[in-house]
Amino acid sequence: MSTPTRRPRADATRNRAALLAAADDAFAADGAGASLSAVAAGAGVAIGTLYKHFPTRRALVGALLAERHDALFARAEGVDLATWLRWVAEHAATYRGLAELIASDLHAPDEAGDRLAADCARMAAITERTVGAADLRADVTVDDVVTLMNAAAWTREQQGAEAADRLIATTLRGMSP
Amino acid sequence: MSTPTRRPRADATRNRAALLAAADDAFAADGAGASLSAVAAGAGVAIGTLYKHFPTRRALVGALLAERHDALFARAEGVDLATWLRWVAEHAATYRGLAELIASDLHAPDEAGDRLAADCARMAAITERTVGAADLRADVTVDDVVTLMNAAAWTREQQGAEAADRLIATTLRGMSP
DNA sequence: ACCTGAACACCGTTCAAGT
DNA sequence: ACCTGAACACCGTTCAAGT
Repeated sequence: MSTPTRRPRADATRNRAALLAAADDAFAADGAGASLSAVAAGAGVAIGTLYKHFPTRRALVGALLAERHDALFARAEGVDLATWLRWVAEHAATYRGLAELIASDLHAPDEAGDRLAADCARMAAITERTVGAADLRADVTVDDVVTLMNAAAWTREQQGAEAADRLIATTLRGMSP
Repeated sequence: MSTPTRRPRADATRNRAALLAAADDAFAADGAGASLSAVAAGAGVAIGTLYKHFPTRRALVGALLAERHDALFARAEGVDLATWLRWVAEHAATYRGLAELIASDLHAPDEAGDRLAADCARMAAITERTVGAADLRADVTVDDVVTLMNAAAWTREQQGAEAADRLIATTLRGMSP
């Protein structure tokens, strides 16, 4: 029943790579809401080609974050909660608007089953595991920690790393027994 | 040297009121980034009239919030820090995107000297006064509390009142001596 | 199998012309 | 003194036509 995976045409491979590179530049400069026309132009490709490769902005962002997420999750093994929260906040600063995107997916997981949704599910699982290994007050829920993680990521975006780190440290103190 | 204030023409007064009403509807429904064309249409007025009355989106938002801010600041007298933070978070939920607007102004005050900037300055002053009256650890700064206030406002927008209230309560516990 | 770019529907902002 | 709406420059998204 499954369609055999065929080798993509050489120009398709090249265009996809050029689109990702141009999108990374544009998102880094203007945030995750940057102009897609500009991305296509930057990649030297027609706008229709961008939509062929990435039907939605979300798909493009998800593809760009895939490697970063793999790297982030790979080094999360055995790390303590404070460090994990700082890393996620730092990660969310990759593109302006990313904190909101991740927060909304963590809060209401996307049913579409795309790459970004899968990554957010992995992020939620790691957070839950890390919370389990931490020593916290009995009335603190995993949701409370996810809320702090999202808030710290947004604070990192708006006000920088120091403000985010201080929020994490102070709130975790309030969560300790 | 000062220009005498003249009575505005009757149609101007009416149009201004219609624009504010239409903008409140649009911003409540679609957030503070809602279409200004739609606002003008909703007010039964040409787009140029909107720009005449409110040269920037910020001016329109500032005019809409003026009354709300007056009410909020009026009842802030003598209130404790936890309550003040909950009120600001609740207020920021008026329009989607408002938390970010206020946070950026508190962090980097607008020099333009418009109504919104003045209101944010008042908000900062009340926060400082309320922090002064609270019993907090010596290493907690006013900036830390402003960070929490902004984060709670954004959390209120994204995840609702319960998540925001729990973040405030937990973080304040971490700030207490 | 993939790419192009015109087409459509929108939006923000300005400004000459009206009354 | 104020209002109108055309004009301009942009953007997202689709889809027929090409190779």
